[in-house]
Amino acid sequence: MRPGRARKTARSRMRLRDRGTPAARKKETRTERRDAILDAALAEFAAQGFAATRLDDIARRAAVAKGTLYLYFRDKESLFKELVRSRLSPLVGAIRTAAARDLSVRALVELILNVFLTEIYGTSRKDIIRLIISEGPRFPELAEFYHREVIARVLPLLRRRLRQAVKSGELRQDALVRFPQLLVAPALVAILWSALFGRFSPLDARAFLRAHLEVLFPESARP
Amino acid sequence: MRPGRARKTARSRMRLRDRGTPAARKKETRTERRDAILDAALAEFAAQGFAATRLDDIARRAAVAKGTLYLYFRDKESLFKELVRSRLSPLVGAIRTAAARDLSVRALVELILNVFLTEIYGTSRKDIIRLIISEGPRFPELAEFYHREVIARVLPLLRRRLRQAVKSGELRQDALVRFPQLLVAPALVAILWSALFGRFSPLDARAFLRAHLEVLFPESARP
Amino acid sequence: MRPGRARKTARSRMRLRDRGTPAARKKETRTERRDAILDAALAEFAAQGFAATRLDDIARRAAVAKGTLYLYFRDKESLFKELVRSRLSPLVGAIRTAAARDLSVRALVELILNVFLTEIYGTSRKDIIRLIISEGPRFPELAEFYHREVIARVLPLLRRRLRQAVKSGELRQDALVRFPQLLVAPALVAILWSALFGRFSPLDARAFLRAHLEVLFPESARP
Amino acid sequence: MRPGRARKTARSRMRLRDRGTPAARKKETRTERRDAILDAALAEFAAQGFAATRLDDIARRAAVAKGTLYLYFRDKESLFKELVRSRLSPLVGAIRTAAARDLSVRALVELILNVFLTEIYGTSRKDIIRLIISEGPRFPELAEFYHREVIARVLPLLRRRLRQAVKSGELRQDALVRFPQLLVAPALVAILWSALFGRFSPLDARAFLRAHLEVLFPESARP
DNA sequence: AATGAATGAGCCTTCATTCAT
DNA sequence: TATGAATGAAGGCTCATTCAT
Repeated sequence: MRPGRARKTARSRMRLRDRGTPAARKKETRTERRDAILDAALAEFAAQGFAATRLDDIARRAAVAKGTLYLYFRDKESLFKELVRSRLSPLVGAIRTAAARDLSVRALVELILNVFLTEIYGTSRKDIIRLIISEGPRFPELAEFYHREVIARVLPLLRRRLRQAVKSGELRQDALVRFPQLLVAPALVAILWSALFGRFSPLDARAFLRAHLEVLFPESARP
Repeated sequence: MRPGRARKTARSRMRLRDRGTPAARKKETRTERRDAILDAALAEFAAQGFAATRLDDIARRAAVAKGTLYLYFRDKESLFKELVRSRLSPLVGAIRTAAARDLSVRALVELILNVFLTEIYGTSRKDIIRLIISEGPRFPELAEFYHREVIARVLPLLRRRLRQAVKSGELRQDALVRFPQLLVAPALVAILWSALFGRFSPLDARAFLRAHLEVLFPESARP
Repeated sequence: MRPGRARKTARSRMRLRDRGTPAARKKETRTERRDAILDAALAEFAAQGFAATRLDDIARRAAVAKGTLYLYFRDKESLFKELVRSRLSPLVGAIRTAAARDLSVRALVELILNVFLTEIYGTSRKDIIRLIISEGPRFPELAEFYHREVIARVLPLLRRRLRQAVKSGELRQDALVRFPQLLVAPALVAILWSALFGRFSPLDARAFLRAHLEVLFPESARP
Repeated sequence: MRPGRARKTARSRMRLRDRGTPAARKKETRTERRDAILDAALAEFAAQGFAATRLDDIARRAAVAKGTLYLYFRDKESLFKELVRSRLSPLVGAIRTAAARDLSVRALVELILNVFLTEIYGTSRKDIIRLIISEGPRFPELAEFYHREVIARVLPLLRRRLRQAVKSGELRQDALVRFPQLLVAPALVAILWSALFGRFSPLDARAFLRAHLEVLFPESARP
């Protein structure tokens, strides 16, 4: 505590007192509010895109004043980037955990696609993915961040497992080893399809990904 | 015959003659200029997105005055939509022509992916695709247009051919019949990958799509 | 009671108290500022007309930023209309009050013309009248508003009183009953004359209206 | 004929020949076209006001190209001023002719009001008057021009005749001598009323001016 | 910390004016 | 003379950011 500031005026003394006691709670509240803002931001950015979203709307949706946003984020761009970062990080964990389990390749891919359905496609996180795709070219750091934090952590893991499977004869070809992206391409397409055409031409994502599995592992189709 | 009129007629004949060539030239120039604007618009929209693109930039890139844009397009939104429309339409033809040929399913898919590589991925049309993905949610008509003009014309064609192949035993499963989107998902991913990560993690799209083919048709891999 | 809530309540009570006075002041300031803008707008619109007035000029004259105008008025047109409306409404009251008094017709007309001189001709309200005349054709609602709020409230009042005067023999003819506009026509002309020719050919409005009275009531001229 | 120019090119030779022969006709045509432009301009200016009128609209209405306007008028402002000037000048003649006749004051005023009804109120010239009223403050030369060419030529004439009438006992008071504007005030009001309220509250201008006459000359009412 | 009124830079759009044909 | 495409300055309006309370 810096005595100079603490003693300066009655107002600041009171401020300090207010803040002093329930430090933990306060901090929690602060985190909660920050989170409310991020949630509101995600909803708005997902609906309007970065440029077309007004901070006014985010503030209104988060039920805070416009100025308050600046107490939590430096500016619009920071808000956007921190939104993507904060919502993306938990993802990797889930997938890596899934991948770490000792399963057949087919079961592993099936598990991953299920995690995708539950944790991404079925939640607002799919909007994060969409935002990265849409705004990535204008926020190269974001694209890099996504690549570093998600892609670069998941693809090698997959690749390693697939290479192993090729060696052991579990897989007959190395196409997937060279391009494990092929495994998740349909997942991305599911997100994009539902955002673009979902209104008038819905896609059953679960069935879509199951069909993808059948193509990947034809011998075991319809067990 | 009154000389006044006679002269008038002569004049207008002359005018017509005079104008004849310039008119053609003018008209050509007009189309050319319109096209130059559309090209400039594509470059800017692709780089900045719809909202962040300034008409000033488009005008400068097209080497016309800002006001000139409004001689060719009603407003920014019209410019954007007409851009997407005009650059998209020729595509369908190419793909449908490819699809009409009498080929094995594998050869057909290979042809389509090659057309994609040459006509989309290798050209600025890939930016159109990206724009539709990015801005589609804010321009539902565009998404619908894309679906109606491209998706709805290509997928059924594929589906029909695939169903036939299933019946004839050429294909063993009907997953692709139910979701022909699986055939093109990697093509989309190639576009997105190169836009997002191309700078620091290039993707060999041709090899990528060849690997996709191998996965789709494992028996005929590496002939 | 949870201290957190207690404090919260204390805080909000404090907030309310804190704000109490400033709120009132703020609100006053808000009205004042709105009025300053309207005053500035009247000056500019009167000098340049609606279309030629720039919001920049109004803002500068009101000593606010351009954007501030939009905190108080939706757009230029709204500003203009609310200006006319707000400055017009108090007028009717004055005239109707005058008209309600129990006076001879001559005294009544004299009173009205005096009210006109003091409350309109001598103030910036004459510019409102001019604006209605100038811009009315392009803002039909304004013309209707003026007719409904002013004309339709004053003329019938006059007409009734005049009809009474005809019946009682106080007036010898019913021309004014049919067209009470004749009573105020010179008042309008005084406004227009001074705006158009005042610089080089001033009109003594008081004497002008006195002369008008003499024409209306010849028998009592020069008592 | 300046040989240098004449011999320069085939085109200019032809141009000269074209122009050469029917000089008179050409000139007439030129005047006609100029007039068509002025008519179109009056219609548009009357409907939209000076600032809100686009030269495009005038050109379209006059069935000429936009650039052509600049062959006849230096710029928008010149066009407007010349419009007012050209359409105003013939007026004075009519009124002065009327005023020159040897009539009783009442008959003279009646004649003038009739001329007004026929030559102004019943024609597009009333729009000229309205334009002067509306735009005069922004075009001081126009106001001056109007004052000099119309007001200053008509009022003194009236004043002289009225003074004479006062002397001869034909008129009992000198109010009108001091303010002959009172004679024409209702005429102005008729124009403004019809422009502002005519749609929903029509004014019978003829009856209105007749009533005005009755007020001015009560003894001779309803002959 | 929180508020929201105020700011002013920035961008879309219009339109008077020019000029090549 | 006549055209109308092209120009670019100007102005209405928005919205990220600031700041007094």
